[in-house]
Amino acid sequence: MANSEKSNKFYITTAIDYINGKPHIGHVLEKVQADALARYHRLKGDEVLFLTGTDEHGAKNVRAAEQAGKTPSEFADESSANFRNLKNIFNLSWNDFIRTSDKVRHWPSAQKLWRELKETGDLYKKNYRGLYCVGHEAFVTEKDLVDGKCEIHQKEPEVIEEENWFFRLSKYTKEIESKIKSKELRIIPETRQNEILALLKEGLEDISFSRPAKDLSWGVPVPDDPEHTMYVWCDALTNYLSAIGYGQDDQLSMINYKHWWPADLHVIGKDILRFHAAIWPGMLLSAGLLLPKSIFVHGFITVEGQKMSKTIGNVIDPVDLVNKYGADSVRHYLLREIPSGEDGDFSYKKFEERHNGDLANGLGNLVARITALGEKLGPIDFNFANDIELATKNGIGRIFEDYEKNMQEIRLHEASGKIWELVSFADKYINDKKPWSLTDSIELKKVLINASYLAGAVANLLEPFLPETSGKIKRQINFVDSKVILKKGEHLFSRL
RNA sequence: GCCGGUGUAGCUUAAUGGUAAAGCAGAGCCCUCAUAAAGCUCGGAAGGAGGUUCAAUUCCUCCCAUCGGCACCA
Repeated sequence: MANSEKSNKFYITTAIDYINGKPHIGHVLEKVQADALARYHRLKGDEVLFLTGTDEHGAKNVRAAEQAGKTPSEFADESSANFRNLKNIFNLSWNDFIRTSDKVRHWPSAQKLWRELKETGDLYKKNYRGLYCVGHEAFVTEKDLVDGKCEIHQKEPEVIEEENWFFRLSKYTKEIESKIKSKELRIIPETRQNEILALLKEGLEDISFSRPAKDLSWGVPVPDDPEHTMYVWCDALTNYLSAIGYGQDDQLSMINYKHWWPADLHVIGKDILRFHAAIWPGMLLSAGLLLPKSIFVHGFITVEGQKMSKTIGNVIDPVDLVNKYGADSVRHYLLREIPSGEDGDFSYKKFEERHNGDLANGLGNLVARITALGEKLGPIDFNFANDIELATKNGIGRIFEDYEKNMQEIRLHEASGKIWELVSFADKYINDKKPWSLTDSIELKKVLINASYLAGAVANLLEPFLPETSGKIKRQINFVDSKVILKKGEHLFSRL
Protein backbone atom coordinates (compact mmCIF):
# COMPACT_ATOMS: atom_id res chain seq x y z
CA MET A 1 0.00 0.00 0.00
CA ALA A 2 2.57 2.51 1.09
CA ASN A 3 4.77 2.51 -1.96
CA SER A 4 5.19 5.38 -4.39
CA GLU A 5 2.15 7.57 -3.83
CA LYS A 6 3.00 10.13 -6.51
CA SER A 7 0.55 9.86 -9.39
CA ASN A 8 -2.22 7.31 -9.53
CA LYS A 9 -3.96 6.64 -12.75
CA PHE A 10 -7.72 7.05 -12.69
CA TYR A 11 -9.75 5.65 -15.55
CA ILE A 12 -13.35 6.79 -15.35
CA THR A 13 -16.11 6.03 -17.83
CA THR A 14 -19.74 6.90 -18.32
CA ALA A 15 -22.23 4.65 -20.00
CA ILE A 16 -22.19 5.11 -23.74
CA ASP A 17 -25.49 6.62 -24.77
CA TYR A 18 -27.95 4.98 -27.06
CA ILE A 19 -28.53 7.39 -29.90
CA ASN A 20 -32.09 6.73 -30.98
CA GLY A 21 -33.14 9.97 -29.33
CA LYS A 22 -31.76 13.33 -28.31
CA PRO A 23 -29.83 13.81 -25.08
CA HIS A 24 -32.06 14.73 -22.17
CA ILE A 25 -31.38 15.91 -18.68
CA GLY A 26 -30.80 12.36 -17.44
CA HIS A 27 -27.96 11.81 -19.87
CA VAL A 28 -26.45 15.07 -18.78
CA LEU A 29 -26.72 14.20 -15.10
CA GLU A 30 -24.44 11.24 -15.64
CA LYS A 31 -21.90 13.17 -17.69
CA VAL A 32 -21.80 16.02 -15.22
CA GLN A 33 -21.37 13.69 -12.26
CA ALA A 34 -18.56 11.88 -14.00
CA ASP A 35 -17.03 15.19 -15.00
CA ALA A 36 -17.00 16.43 -11.41
CA LEU A 37 -15.29 13.22 -10.33
CA ALA A 38 -12.77 13.37 -13.17
CA ARG A 39 -11.90 16.97 -12.37
CA TYR A 40 -11.63 16.16 -8.69
CA HIS A 41 -9.11 13.43 -9.38
CA ARG A 42 -7.11 15.63 -11.73
CA LEU A 43 -6.88 18.26 -9.02
CA LYS A 44 -5.59 15.63 -6.64
CA GLY A 45 -2.82 14.97 -9.10
CA ASP A 46 -4.13 11.73 -10.51
CA GLU A 47 -3.53 10.96 -14.14
CA VAL A 48 -7.10 10.83 -15.39
CA LEU A 49 -8.63 9.23 -18.44
CA PHE A 50 -12.28 10.17 -18.76
CA LEU A 51 -14.15 8.27 -21.45
CA THR A 52 -17.63 8.57 -22.87
CA GLY A 53 -19.22 7.73 -26.21
CA THR A 54 -22.22 6.40 -28.06
CA ASP A 55 -23.82 3.00 -28.54
CA GLU A 56 -24.94 3.04 -32.14
CA HIS A 57 -25.96 -0.43 -33.23
CA GLY A 58 -29.17 -2.36 -32.88
CA ALA A 59 -32.58 -2.60 -34.46
CA LYS A 60 -33.94 0.47 -32.73
CA ASN A 61 -31.38 2.69 -34.35
CA VAL A 62 -32.03 1.13 -37.74
CA ARG A 63 -35.70 1.97 -37.32
CA ALA A 64 -34.97 5.47 -36.09
CA ALA A 65 -32.76 5.99 -39.14
CA GLU A 66 -35.48 4.76 -41.48
CA GLN A 67 -37.97 7.13 -39.92
CA ALA A 68 -35.56 9.96 -40.46
CA GLY A 69 -35.05 8.87 -44.05
CA LYS A 70 -31.39 8.20 -43.55
CA THR A 71 -28.98 5.30 -43.67
CA PRO A 72 -28.07 3.93 -40.26
CA SER A 73 -24.60 5.28 -40.72
CA GLU A 74 -25.74 8.82 -41.58
CA PHE A 75 -28.20 8.77 -38.73
CA ALA A 76 -25.54 7.58 -36.32
CA ASP A 77 -23.13 10.32 -37.35
CA GLU A 78 -25.70 13.02 -36.77
CA SER A 79 -27.19 11.62 -33.62
CA SER A 80 -23.84 10.83 -32.07
CA ALA A 81 -22.81 14.42 -32.66
CA ASN A 82 -25.67 15.57 -30.42
CA PHE A 83 -24.03 13.71 -27.58
CA ARG A 84 -20.52 14.71 -28.48
CA ASN A 85 -21.61 18.36 -28.47
CA LEU A 86 -22.52 18.11 -24.80
CA LYS A 87 -18.85 18.51 -24.11
CA ASN A 88 -18.75 22.16 -25.09
CA ILE A 89 -22.23 22.96 -23.90
CA PHE A 90 -21.66 21.65 -20.40
CA ASN A 91 -17.96 22.25 -20.15
CA LEU A 92 -17.22 18.55 -19.78
CA SER A 93 -13.64 17.41 -19.58
CA TRP A 94 -13.67 13.99 -21.14
CA ASN A 95 -10.51 12.93 -22.94
CA ASP A 96 -12.01 10.54 -25.41
CA PHE A 97 -15.25 9.69 -27.15
CA ILE A 98 -15.73 6.18 -28.48
CA ARG A 99 -18.35 5.11 -31.00
CA THR A 100 -19.38 1.49 -31.34
CA SER A 101 -19.76 2.00 -35.09
CA ASP A 102 -16.06 2.80 -35.32
CA LYS A 103 -14.69 -0.08 -37.36
CA VAL A 104 -11.10 0.88 -36.76
CA ARG A 105 -11.08 1.57 -33.04
CA HIS A 106 -13.98 -0.44 -31.71
CA TRP A 107 -14.68 -3.49 -33.83
CA PRO A 108 -11.35 -5.25 -33.45
CA SER A 109 -11.72 -5.01 -29.72
CA ALA A 110 -15.22 -6.43 -29.61
CA GLN A 111 -14.16 -9.23 -31.91
CA LYS A 112 -11.08 -10.00 -29.91
CA LEU A 113 -13.09 -10.26 -26.73
CA TRP A 114 -15.55 -12.54 -28.52
CA ARG A 115 -12.72 -14.81 -29.55
CA GLU A 116 -11.43 -14.93 -25.98
CA LEU A 117 -14.82 -15.99 -24.68
CA LYS A 118 -15.08 -18.60 -27.37
CA GLU A 119 -11.60 -19.82 -26.62
CA THR A 120 -12.63 -20.37 -23.01
CA GLY A 121 -15.57 -22.38 -24.26
CA ASP A 122 -18.17 -20.02 -22.90
CA LEU A 123 -19.92 -19.31 -26.18
CA TYR A 124 -22.26 -21.90 -27.62
CA LYS A 125 -25.09 -22.03 -30.12
CA LYS A 126 -28.61 -22.65 -29.01
CA ASN A 127 -32.08 -22.27 -30.40
CA TYR A 128 -33.81 -19.22 -29.12
CA ARG A 129 -37.55 -19.38 -29.08
CA GLY A 130 -39.50 -16.19 -28.70
CA LEU A 131 -42.50 -14.15 -29.62
CA TYR A 132 -41.77 -12.12 -32.70
CA CYS A 133 -43.87 -9.06 -33.50
CA VAL A 134 -43.85 -8.14 -37.17
CA GLY A 135 -44.69 -4.54 -36.32
CA HIS A 136 -41.74 -4.28 -33.97
CA GLU A 137 -39.55 -6.35 -36.25
CA ALA A 138 -38.26 -7.69 -33.00
CA PHE A 139 -38.97 -10.12 -30.22
CA VAL A 140 -41.44 -9.01 -27.61
CA THR A 141 -42.13 -10.40 -24.17
CA GLU A 142 -45.35 -11.65 -22.65
CA LYS A 143 -45.50 -8.40 -20.78
CA ASP A 144 -45.81 -6.41 -23.99
CA LEU A 145 -48.96 -8.30 -24.89
CA VAL A 146 -52.54 -7.40 -24.13
CA ASP A 147 -55.04 -10.20 -24.83
CA GLY A 148 -52.29 -12.05 -26.64
CA LYS A 149 -51.66 -9.16 -29.01
CA CYS A 150 -48.87 -6.66 -29.21
CA GLU A 151 -50.23 -3.56 -27.54
CA ILE A 152 -48.67 -1.19 -30.02
CA HIS A 153 -49.31 -3.02 -33.26
CA GLN A 154 -52.48 -4.90 -32.34
CA LYS A 155 -51.14 -8.08 -33.85
CA GLU A 156 -50.57 -11.52 -32.46
CA PRO A 157 -46.86 -12.19 -32.39
CA GLU A 158 -45.47 -15.25 -34.15
CA VAL A 159 -43.52 -17.87 -32.30
CA ILE A 160 -40.16 -17.97 -33.99
CA GLU A 161 -37.18 -20.11 -33.35
CA GLU A 162 -33.75 -18.99 -34.35
CA GLU A 163 -30.26 -20.10 -33.62
CA ASN A 164 -28.22 -17.69 -31.54
CA TRP A 165 -24.93 -17.66 -29.79
CA PHE A 166 -25.20 -17.81 -26.03
CA PHE A 167 -22.75 -16.83 -23.33
CA ARG A 168 -22.30 -19.09 -20.33
CA LEU A 169 -22.92 -16.38 -17.78
CA SER A 170 -24.39 -18.82 -15.26
CA LYS A 171 -20.93 -20.31 -14.77
CA TYR A 172 -19.66 -17.08 -13.21
CA THR A 173 -22.40 -16.36 -10.70
CA LYS A 174 -20.41 -17.44 -7.67
CA GLU A 175 -17.23 -15.75 -8.68
CA ILE A 176 -18.94 -12.45 -9.40
CA GLU A 177 -20.78 -12.68 -6.12
CA SER A 178 -17.59 -13.17 -4.18
CA LYS A 179 -15.78 -10.31 -5.95
CA ILE A 180 -18.62 -7.98 -5.07
CA LYS A 181 -18.86 -9.20 -1.50
CA SER A 182 -15.15 -8.75 -0.99
CA LYS A 183 -15.38 -5.24 -2.51
CA GLU A 184 -12.88 -6.18 -5.13
CA LEU A 185 -15.65 -4.91 -7.33
CA ARG A 186 -17.15 -2.12 -5.31
CA ILE A 187 -20.69 -0.99 -6.06
CA ILE A 188 -21.77 2.40 -4.83
CA PRO A 189 -24.18 3.16 -3.24
CA GLU A 190 -24.64 0.17 -1.00
CA THR A 191 -28.33 -0.24 -1.75
CA ARG A 192 -27.38 -1.02 -5.34
CA GLN A 193 -24.80 -3.51 -4.17
CA ASN A 194 -27.43 -5.29 -2.10
CA GLU A 195 -29.75 -5.31 -5.05
CA ILE A 196 -27.24 -7.01 -7.29
CA LEU A 197 -26.22 -9.45 -4.57
CA ALA A 198 -29.85 -10.46 -4.22
CA LEU A 199 -29.97 -11.07 -7.94
CA LEU A 200 -26.79 -13.12 -7.86
CA LYS A 201 -28.14 -15.18 -5.03
CA GLU A 202 -30.86 -16.40 -7.36
CA GLY A 203 -28.25 -17.31 -9.94
CA LEU A 204 -27.58 -15.89 -13.38
CA GLU A 205 -28.85 -17.40 -16.58
CA ASP A 206 -26.93 -17.74 -19.79
CA ILE A 207 -27.66 -14.88 -22.12
CA SER A 208 -28.25 -14.48 -25.80
CA PHE A 209 -25.16 -13.03 -27.38
CA SER A 210 -25.97 -12.70 -31.08
CA ARG A 211 -28.68 -12.05 -33.64
CA PRO A 212 -28.98 -13.54 -37.13
CA ALA A 213 -27.31 -11.18 -39.57
CA LYS A 214 -30.31 -11.35 -41.87
CA ASP A 215 -32.36 -9.62 -39.18
CA LEU A 216 -29.68 -7.34 -37.91
CA SER A 217 -26.83 -6.33 -40.13
CA TRP A 218 -26.16 -3.00 -38.40
CA GLY A 219 -23.70 -4.26 -35.83
CA VAL A 220 -20.39 -5.97 -35.29
CA PRO A 221 -20.09 -9.24 -37.24
CA VAL A 222 -19.46 -12.33 -35.15
CA PRO A 223 -15.92 -13.55 -35.89
CA ASP A 224 -15.82 -16.57 -38.18
CA ASP A 225 -19.59 -16.68 -38.38
CA PRO A 226 -20.92 -14.17 -40.91
CA GLU A 227 -24.45 -15.43 -40.36
CA HIS A 228 -24.52 -13.66 -37.01
CA THR A 229 -24.20 -10.17 -35.65
CA MET A 230 -23.15 -9.47 -32.10
CA TYR A 231 -25.89 -8.57 -29.71
CA VAL A 232 -25.45 -5.54 -27.48
CA TRP A 233 -23.39 -7.12 -24.68
CA CYS A 234 -20.21 -7.95 -26.46
CA ASP A 235 -20.61 -4.90 -28.65
CA ALA A 236 -21.45 -2.07 -26.28
CA LEU A 237 -19.79 -3.06 -23.02
CA THR A 238 -16.53 -3.61 -24.81
CA ASN A 239 -16.24 0.13 -25.43
CA TYR A 240 -14.43 0.42 -22.12
CA LEU A 241 -11.70 -1.77 -23.54
CA SER A 242 -11.65 -0.65 -27.14
CA ALA A 243 -11.08 2.98 -26.25
CA ILE A 244 -7.81 2.14 -24.55
CA GLY A 245 -6.46 -0.06 -27.28
CA TYR A 246 -7.55 -3.59 -26.38
CA GLY A 247 -7.54 -5.77 -29.47
CA GLN A 248 -5.14 -3.61 -31.47
CA ASP A 249 -1.79 -5.13 -32.22
CA ASP A 250 0.43 -2.08 -32.45
CA GLN A 251 2.88 -1.42 -29.68
CA LEU A 252 1.37 1.83 -28.51
CA SER A 253 -2.11 0.40 -28.08
CA MET A 254 -0.76 -2.49 -26.08
CA ILE A 255 1.08 -0.18 -23.73
CA ASN A 256 -1.94 2.03 -23.46
CA TYR A 257 -4.22 -0.85 -22.58
CA LYS A 258 -1.83 -2.18 -19.97
CA HIS A 259 -1.56 1.22 -18.42
CA TRP A 260 -5.25 2.00 -18.07
CA TRP A 261 -7.03 -1.30 -17.48
CA PRO A 262 -8.80 -2.07 -15.20
CA ALA A 263 -11.16 0.89 -15.12
CA ASP A 264 -11.27 2.60 -11.76
CA LEU A 265 -14.86 3.71 -12.00
CA HIS A 266 -17.80 3.07 -14.28
CA VAL A 267 -20.48 5.71 -13.82
CA ILE A 268 -23.84 4.29 -14.88
CA GLY A 269 -27.59 4.64 -14.41
CA LYS A 270 -29.60 2.29 -12.25
CA ASP A 271 -31.25 0.75 -15.29
CA ILE A 272 -28.04 -0.83 -16.49
CA LEU A 273 -26.70 -1.99 -13.15
CA ARG A 274 -27.27 -5.61 -13.98
CA PHE A 275 -25.31 -5.38 -17.20
CA HIS A 276 -22.36 -3.78 -15.53
CA ALA A 277 -22.35 -5.68 -12.28
CA ALA A 278 -23.21 -9.12 -13.62
CA ILE A 279 -22.85 -9.56 -17.39
CA TRP A 280 -19.76 -7.40 -17.81
CA PRO A 281 -17.82 -9.01 -14.96
CA GLY A 282 -18.84 -12.39 -16.31
CA MET A 283 -17.39 -11.56 -19.70
CA LEU A 284 -14.19 -10.22 -18.22
CA LEU A 285 -13.72 -13.26 -16.02
CA SER A 286 -14.26 -15.54 -18.98
CA ALA A 287 -11.66 -13.63 -20.98
CA GLY A 288 -9.25 -13.68 -18.06
CA LEU A 289 -9.26 -9.90 -17.71
CA LEU A 290 -9.34 -7.85 -14.54
CA LEU A 291 -12.63 -6.46 -13.31
CA PRO A 292 -13.30 -2.74 -12.94
CA LYS A 293 -12.59 -1.54 -9.43
CA SER A 294 -15.88 0.20 -8.83
CA ILE A 295 -19.22 1.07 -10.27
CA PHE A 296 -21.13 4.13 -9.27
CA VAL A 297 -24.86 4.01 -9.90
CA HIS A 298 -26.93 7.16 -10.21
CA GLY A 299 -30.71 7.44 -10.25
CA PHE A 300 -33.27 8.97 -12.54
CA ILE A 301 -34.64 12.46 -12.71
CA THR A 302 -38.33 13.13 -12.46
CA VAL A 303 -39.82 16.41 -13.63
CA GLU A 304 -42.11 18.15 -11.20
CA GLY A 305 -42.48 14.80 -9.48
CA GLN A 306 -43.49 12.98 -12.65
CA LYS A 307 -41.62 10.46 -14.68
CA MET A 308 -40.01 12.08 -17.69
CA SER A 309 -41.64 10.89 -20.88
CA LYS A 310 -42.21 11.96 -24.42
CA THR A 311 -45.88 11.08 -24.10
CA ILE A 312 -46.42 13.41 -21.17
CA GLY A 313 -44.30 15.94 -23.01
CA ASN A 314 -42.29 16.94 -19.97
CA VAL A 315 -38.86 16.02 -21.28
CA ILE A 316 -36.33 18.64 -20.27
CA ASP A 317 -33.92 19.61 -23.02
CA PRO A 318 -30.66 20.35 -21.28
CA VAL A 319 -29.41 22.47 -24.14
CA ASP A 320 -32.35 24.86 -23.74
CA LEU A 321 -31.55 25.13 -20.06
CA VAL A 322 -27.97 26.06 -20.73
CA ASN A 323 -28.97 28.63 -23.32
CA LYS A 324 -31.24 30.27 -20.79
CA TYR A 325 -29.30 29.94 -17.57
CA GLY A 326 -25.72 29.00 -18.36
CA ALA A 327 -23.81 25.76 -17.98
CA ASP A 328 -22.70 26.27 -14.39
CA SER A 329 -26.19 27.01 -13.18
CA VAL A 330 -27.43 23.73 -14.65
CA ARG A 331 -24.38 21.85 -13.40
CA HIS A 332 -25.01 23.23 -9.95
CA TYR A 333 -28.61 22.12 -9.94
CA LEU A 334 -27.70 18.61 -11.04
CA LEU A 335 -24.85 18.22 -8.59
CA ARG A 336 -26.34 19.98 -5.58
CA GLU A 337 -30.07 19.29 -5.79
CA ILE A 338 -30.08 15.75 -7.16
CA PRO A 339 -28.75 13.32 -4.54
CA SER A 340 -26.05 11.43 -6.39
CA GLY A 341 -26.85 7.77 -6.22
CA GLU A 342 -30.56 8.35 -5.82
CA ASP A 343 -33.46 9.60 -7.86
CA GLY A 344 -34.04 13.31 -7.89
CA ASP A 345 -36.52 15.81 -9.16
CA PHE A 346 -36.25 18.72 -11.52
CA SER A 347 -38.57 21.68 -11.22
CA TYR A 348 -38.22 25.22 -12.44
CA LYS A 349 -39.17 26.50 -9.02
CA LYS A 350 -36.36 24.60 -7.35
CA PHE A 351 -34.05 25.52 -10.16
CA GLU A 352 -34.70 29.18 -9.55
CA GLU A 353 -34.29 28.77 -5.83
CA ARG A 354 -30.90 27.16 -6.32
CA HIS A 355 -29.83 29.72 -8.84
CA ASN A 356 -30.92 32.77 -6.88
CA GLY A 357 -30.19 31.47 -3.42
CA ASP A 358 -26.94 29.58 -3.83
CA LEU A 359 -25.39 31.17 -6.88
CA ALA A 360 -26.47 34.81 -7.02
CA ASN A 361 -27.20 35.71 -3.39
CA GLY A 362 -24.70 33.31 -1.92
CA LEU A 363 -21.61 32.85 -4.02
CA GLY A 364 -21.89 35.79 -6.41
CA ASN A 365 -22.70 38.27 -3.71
CA LEU A 366 -19.87 37.07 -1.50
CA VAL A 367 -17.33 37.64 -4.25
CA ALA A 368 -18.87 41.00 -5.10
CA ARG A 369 -18.69 42.33 -1.55
CA ILE A 370 -15.09 41.20 -1.07
CA THR A 371 -13.89 42.70 -4.32
CA ALA A 372 -15.87 45.92 -3.80
CA LEU A 373 -14.30 46.35 -0.38
CA GLY A 374 -10.79 45.64 -1.54
CA GLU A 375 -10.48 46.87 -5.08
CA LYS A 376 -9.25 50.34 -4.24
CA LEU A 377 -6.54 49.06 -1.94
CA GLY A 378 -4.44 47.67 -4.78
CA PRO A 379 -2.34 44.53 -4.28
CA ILE A 380 -2.33 43.47 -0.64
CA ASP A 381 0.74 41.76 0.78
CA PHE A 382 -0.14 38.43 2.19
CA ASN A 383 1.66 36.05 4.49
CA PHE A 384 -0.13 32.86 5.38
CA ALA A 385 1.51 32.32 8.76
CA ASN A 386 0.90 35.84 10.03
CA ASP A 387 -2.30 36.89 8.35
CA ILE A 388 -4.63 33.94 8.36
CA GLU A 389 -6.57 33.72 11.59
CA LEU A 390 -6.96 30.47 13.43
CA ALA A 391 -10.74 30.63 13.08
CA THR A 392 -10.35 30.90 9.31
CA LYS A 393 -8.02 27.92 9.18
CA ASN A 394 -10.27 25.87 11.38
CA GLY A 395 -13.35 26.79 9.44
CA ILE A 396 -11.78 25.71 6.19
CA GLY A 397 -10.19 22.62 7.73
CA ARG A 398 -13.41 21.31 9.13
CA ILE A 399 -15.30 21.80 5.89
CA PHE A 400 -12.48 20.45 3.79
CA GLU A 401 -12.50 17.22 5.78
CA ASP A 402 -16.23 16.67 5.27
CA TYR A 403 -15.91 17.58 1.62
CA GLU A 404 -13.17 15.02 1.08
CA LYS A 405 -15.14 12.32 2.80
CA ASN A 406 -18.19 12.99 0.69
CA MET A 407 -16.19 13.07 -2.53
CA GLN A 408 -14.56 9.76 -1.68
CA GLU A 409 -17.97 8.22 -1.07
CA ILE A 410 -19.37 9.88 -4.19
CA ARG A 411 -21.97 11.88 -2.35
CA LEU A 412 -21.58 14.85 -4.61
CA HIS A 413 -24.65 16.72 -3.37
CA GLU A 414 -23.28 16.60 0.16
CA ALA A 415 -19.82 17.65 -0.94
CA SER A 416 -21.34 20.55 -2.84
CA GLY A 417 -23.38 21.46 0.22
CA LYS A 418 -20.16 21.78 2.20
CA ILE A 419 -18.93 24.44 -0.20
CA TRP A 420 -21.96 26.54 0.59
CA GLU A 421 -21.35 26.10 4.28
CA LEU A 422 -18.05 27.76 3.61
CA VAL A 423 -19.74 30.55 1.67
CA SER A 424 -21.97 31.15 4.64
CA PHE A 425 -18.98 31.02 6.98
CA ALA A 426 -17.25 33.71 4.92
CA ASP A 427 -20.34 35.92 4.85
CA LYS A 428 -20.60 35.66 8.58
CA TYR A 429 -16.93 36.47 9.01
CA ILE A 430 -17.35 39.65 7.00
CA ASN A 431 -20.44 40.67 8.96
CA ASP A 432 -18.61 40.09 12.22
CA LYS A 433 -15.50 42.05 11.23
CA LYS A 434 -17.36 44.93 9.58
CA PRO A 435 -14.51 45.81 7.23
CA TRP A 436 -16.51 48.73 5.75
CA SER A 437 -16.29 50.55 9.07
CA LEU A 438 -12.58 49.95 9.66
CA THR A 439 -10.40 53.04 9.54
CA ASP A 440 -7.14 51.29 10.30
CA SER A 441 -5.89 50.13 6.92
CA ILE A 442 -3.72 47.38 8.41
CA GLU A 443 -6.68 45.84 10.16
CA LEU A 444 -8.82 46.28 7.04
CA LYS A 445 -6.27 44.50 4.93
CA LYS A 446 -6.08 41.63 7.35
CA VAL A 447 -9.82 41.14 7.28
CA LEU A 448 -9.85 41.23 3.51
CA ILE A 449 -7.01 38.75 3.33
CA ASN A 450 -8.97 36.32 5.49
CA ALA A 451 -12.16 36.88 3.54
CA SER A 452 -10.27 36.43 0.29
CA TYR A 453 -8.61 33.32 1.58
CA LEU A 454 -12.01 31.86 2.41
CA ALA A 455 -13.31 32.76 -1.03
CA GLY A 456 -10.19 31.23 -2.54
CA ALA A 457 -10.88 28.01 -0.67
CA VAL A 458 -14.43 28.11 -2.01
CA ALA A 459 -13.09 28.52 -5.53
CA ASN A 460 -10.79 25.54 -5.10
CA LEU A 461 -13.46 23.24 -3.74
CA LEU A 462 -15.80 24.45 -6.43
CA GLU A 463 -13.53 23.68 -9.33
CA PRO A 464 -14.75 20.13 -10.01
CA PHE A 465 -18.35 21.27 -9.81
CA LEU A 466 -18.45 24.68 -11.49
CA PRO A 467 -15.13 25.03 -13.29
CA GLU A 468 -15.99 28.21 -15.14
CA THR A 469 -17.23 30.00 -12.04
CA SER A 470 -14.23 28.83 -10.09
CA GLY A 471 -12.00 30.43 -12.68
CA LYS A 472 -13.95 33.68 -12.58
CA ILE A 473 -13.57 33.87 -8.82
CA LYS A 474 -9.85 33.31 -9.08
CA ARG A 475 -9.53 36.16 -11.54
CA GLN A 476 -11.41 38.55 -9.26
CA ILE A 477 -9.71 37.35 -6.10
CA ASN A 478 -6.26 36.70 -7.37
CA PHE A 479 -3.53 35.26 -5.15
CA VAL A 480 -0.22 35.80 -6.84
CA ASP A 481 3.33 36.10 -5.50
CA SER A 482 2.29 36.44 -1.86
CA LYS A 483 -0.11 39.21 -2.74
CA VAL A 484 -3.83 39.21 -3.24
CA ILE A 485 -5.31 41.46 -5.90
CA LEU A 486 -9.01 42.18 -5.67
CA LYS A 487 -10.75 43.30 -8.79
CA LYS A 488 -14.48 43.74 -9.09
CA GLY A 489 -15.82 42.13 -12.25
CA GLU A 490 -19.08 41.10 -13.76
CA HIS A 491 -21.60 39.50 -11.45
CA LEU A 492 -20.94 35.77 -11.30
CA PHE A 493 -24.67 35.10 -11.58
CA SER A 494 -27.62 37.42 -12.05
CA ARG A 495 -30.80 36.80 -10.17
CA LEU A 496 -33.58 35.25 -12.21
C1' G B 1 -46.11 -12.88 -7.17
C1' C B 2 -40.89 -13.06 -5.32
C1' C B 3 -36.76 -9.96 -3.37
C1' G B 4 -35.01 -5.38 -1.53
C1' G B 5 -35.02 -0.22 -0.10
C1' U B 6 -37.39 3.88 2.12
C1' G B 7 -40.90 6.41 5.69
C1' U B 8 -37.34 12.41 10.34
C1' A B 9 -40.11 19.99 10.41
C1' G B 10 -44.47 22.72 4.83
C1' C B 11 -40.30 20.94 1.18
C1' U B 12 -35.25 18.67 0.46
C1' U B 13 -31.82 16.25 3.22
C1' A B 14 -28.31 14.84 8.00
C1' A B 15 -26.49 12.46 12.32
C1' U B 16 -27.33 9.19 16.36
C1' G B 17 -28.77 3.04 21.50
C1' G B 18 -28.80 8.51 25.84
C1' U B 19 -30.98 16.79 24.64
C1' A B 20 -32.90 15.01 16.79
C1' A B 21 -28.96 18.78 12.80
C1' A B 22 -29.07 21.86 8.48
C1' G B 23 -30.76 24.34 3.84
C1' C B 24 -35.11 26.30 1.46
C1' A B 25 -40.04 28.18 2.65
C1' G B 26 -42.69 31.17 7.03
C1' A B 27 -42.45 35.02 11.22
C1' G B 28 -39.47 38.71 13.58
C1' C B 29 -34.82 41.51 14.41
C1' C B 30 -30.44 43.80 12.59
C1' C B 31 -26.61 45.63 9.36
C1' U B 32 -25.51 48.53 5.08
C1' C B 33 -19.32 46.63 2.11
C1' A B 34 -22.32 43.73 -1.54
C1' U B 35 -26.44 41.38 -6.75
C1' A B 36 -32.96 45.19 -1.93
C1' A B 37 -27.70 40.59 -0.95
C1' A B 38 -25.66 38.95 4.08
C1' G B 39 -26.09 38.04 9.52
C1' C B 40 -29.10 36.89 13.96
C1' U B 41 -33.55 34.98 16.54
C1' C B 42 -38.05 32.09 16.51
C1' G B 43 -41.83 28.46 15.53
C1' G B 44 -42.19 23.60 13.60
C1' A B 45 -40.59 16.61 12.89
C1' A B 46 -39.36 10.48 13.82
C1' G B 47 -46.18 6.44 9.49
C1' G B 48 -48.88 2.93 13.08
C1' A B 49 -48.86 -1.20 16.78
C1' G B 50 -45.96 -4.30 19.63
C1' G B 51 -41.13 -6.20 21.45
C1' U B 52 -35.69 -6.11 23.29
C1' U B 53 -33.25 -2.37 26.66
C1' C B 54 -32.10 1.42 32.48
C1' A B 55 -32.84 4.08 27.80
C1' A B 56 -35.24 3.16 20.83
C1' U B 57 -35.75 7.92 15.77
C1' U B 58 -31.73 4.24 15.86
C1' C B 59 -32.13 -2.92 16.98
C1' C B 60 -36.29 -6.88 16.18
C1' U B 61 -41.53 -8.38 14.61
C1' C B 62 -46.08 -7.19 12.33
C1' C B 63 -49.19 -3.65 9.75
C1' C B 64 -49.76 0.59 6.56
C1' A B 65 -47.69 3.72 2.80
C1' U B 66 -44.21 4.40 -0.90
C1' C B 67 -40.21 3.46 -4.33
C1' G B 68 -37.25 0.12 -6.78
C1' G B 69 -35.22 -4.74 -8.67
C1' C B 70 -36.65 -9.60 -10.82
C1' A B 71 -38.77 -8.79 -17.14
C1' C B 72 -32.20 -6.78 -22.36
C1' C B 73 -35.26 2.28 -22.09
C1' A B 74 -29.90 7.68 -19.50
